[in-house]
Amino acid sequence: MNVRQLLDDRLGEAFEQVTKECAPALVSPASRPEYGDYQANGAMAVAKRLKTNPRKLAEDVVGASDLTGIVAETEIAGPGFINLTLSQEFLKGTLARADLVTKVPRRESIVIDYSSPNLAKTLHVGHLRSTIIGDATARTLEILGHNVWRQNHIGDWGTPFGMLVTYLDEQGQSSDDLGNLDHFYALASERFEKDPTFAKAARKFVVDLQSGKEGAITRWKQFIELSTSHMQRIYEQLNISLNPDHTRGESAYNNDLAQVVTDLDEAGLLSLSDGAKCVFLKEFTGKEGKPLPMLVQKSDGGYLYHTTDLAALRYRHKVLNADRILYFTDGRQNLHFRMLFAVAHASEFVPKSTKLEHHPFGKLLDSNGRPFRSRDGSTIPLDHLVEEAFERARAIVQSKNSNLGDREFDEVVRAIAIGAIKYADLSKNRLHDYTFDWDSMLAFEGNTAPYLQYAFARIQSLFSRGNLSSKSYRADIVPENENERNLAIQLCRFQETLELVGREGMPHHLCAYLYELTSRFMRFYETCPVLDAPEKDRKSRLALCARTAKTLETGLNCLGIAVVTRM
RNA sequence: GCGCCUGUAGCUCAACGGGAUAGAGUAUCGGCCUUCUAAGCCGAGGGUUGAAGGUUCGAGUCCUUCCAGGCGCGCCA
Repeated sequence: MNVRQLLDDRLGEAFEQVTKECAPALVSPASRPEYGDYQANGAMAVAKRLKTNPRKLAEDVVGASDLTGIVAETEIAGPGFINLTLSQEFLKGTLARADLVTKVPRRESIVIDYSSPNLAKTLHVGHLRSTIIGDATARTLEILGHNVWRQNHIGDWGTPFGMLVTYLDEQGQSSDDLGNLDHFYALASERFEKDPTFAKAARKFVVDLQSGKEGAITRWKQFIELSTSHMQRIYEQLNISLNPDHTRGESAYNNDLAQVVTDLDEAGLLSLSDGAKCVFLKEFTGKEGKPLPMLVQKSDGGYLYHTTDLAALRYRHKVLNADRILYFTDGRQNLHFRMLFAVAHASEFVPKSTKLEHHPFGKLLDSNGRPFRSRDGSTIPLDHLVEEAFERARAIVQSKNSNLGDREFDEVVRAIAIGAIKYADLSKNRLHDYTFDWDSMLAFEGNTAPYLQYAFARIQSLFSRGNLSSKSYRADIVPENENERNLAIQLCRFQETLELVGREGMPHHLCAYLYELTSRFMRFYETCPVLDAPEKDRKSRLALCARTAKTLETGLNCLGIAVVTRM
């Protein structure tokens, strides 16, 4: 249940009744504990507009509101804040619900375009943020009940593939070099440059491919399959929920491109400029105020990524019935997406009611503020990154103790290694550049994935010590002291946090939530005995622990991070 | 030149349609393990939110100018 929304609705009605106009209640979690659990900030804004006393207005709103069974205490503070304290019965009732997450009332069809690597190159750190953040958003929207269409818009078409396939043919189908695609690519380009016969064959292959010659298509497909399996292996290592069903690459739109250009022409948007076909929109200007074109067809007849993106957009609208389409790419593509969305709407390829959202993110930097690369200046392949995380996590888990068996040891290492990489990224506001630092993400202190995983493991340990199961444990939660209550309140805020993440495509809100939840749990756990508590307290506290474990597990699952029962 | 993004504690980061005294972690210093995992908990110090104006009862958040860094601006994606 979304408590924040519930309060906002109830107070919103009262605001409307009192002011006779639509005035938002502006409910948010209280900024300080002494202000209660939630606060409503709407009174000041409306009072200003209506030129009345905000404190008086706040009082009237509280008087007119129906908060029975929800709020135990209201207080008007400062210039007109309404501070709300939830009632014990409401907490108890909310936490007694079996469902942790309620499905949103309006189920939307949501397309999420993320990861989208180019298959001519190996997956590297440049793909990390899009893949991780997009995946967390997809999982979150899905758990909220939306119909999520993951779209992996891979680069699987174009001249590099001519070179690669020709080289693959030459080397034999089973070439293991493809595991390191960049190396393979480098070898292929070298041949391309130095061997005219090879270059000729590669060029001919591209022509054959584009004209749809069967043999060429078959070999191209074989290459794509090899490269895709490599990509898929990395997704599995990283616990990314993308699978081949989600792949719809550039090549999938080849047959639509001519039609896109024709339709743009029919919509009266197409211009010919220096032999290229393009769309000029008056809101976009470039150097010296000259109109900025969006090129959709080159003078040699070839199409561009704008064209493909328009075709994809149309597919997502027409076939997938998208209500929202989200793109997770780095900020440099900002102009491209602004133009793309403007053209899509101007041409009516996509109706204005379909929300088109670019969710950009900053660069990946090293601790010196430079782009994150390996020592020799080359980009870091993701499988190397994962391997290093495993090695580092293995060393740490080994040093920590453990009577873990081999299998459990491996499981813990994996959860920690992958969790560390993902959480470090996900916990930051994606708009900013992000400093990648092994030591801080694997320090396991403070706001890191292992801290959350550790809390989960402690709870599991508690339940196994009591011969109980955290999954099935049921009892009323009746918070008696401050630490119990603080934990209970935080548990009640899970739904509103998920909805916030879904709305904004910003998983760091969920990380902040889970971290706060965990610190509150740790404080509670430090001060309140559970198994040895008197029967009445024991039940309620066990239920608090069980609910915390379930929330942690579900929350981390939304982030694509695993929990472990021991560590 | 035009446009977009970023600037918060030594470091890494929060602050959700403007809200109350700008919060965490880390590092530093000081406490807490015969008792449910110390990968933990408690406490201390640490800030002119890049700068200056403005709007407002109220500005890290909005507006203007400036400074610094990054990125983008026609046939790659």
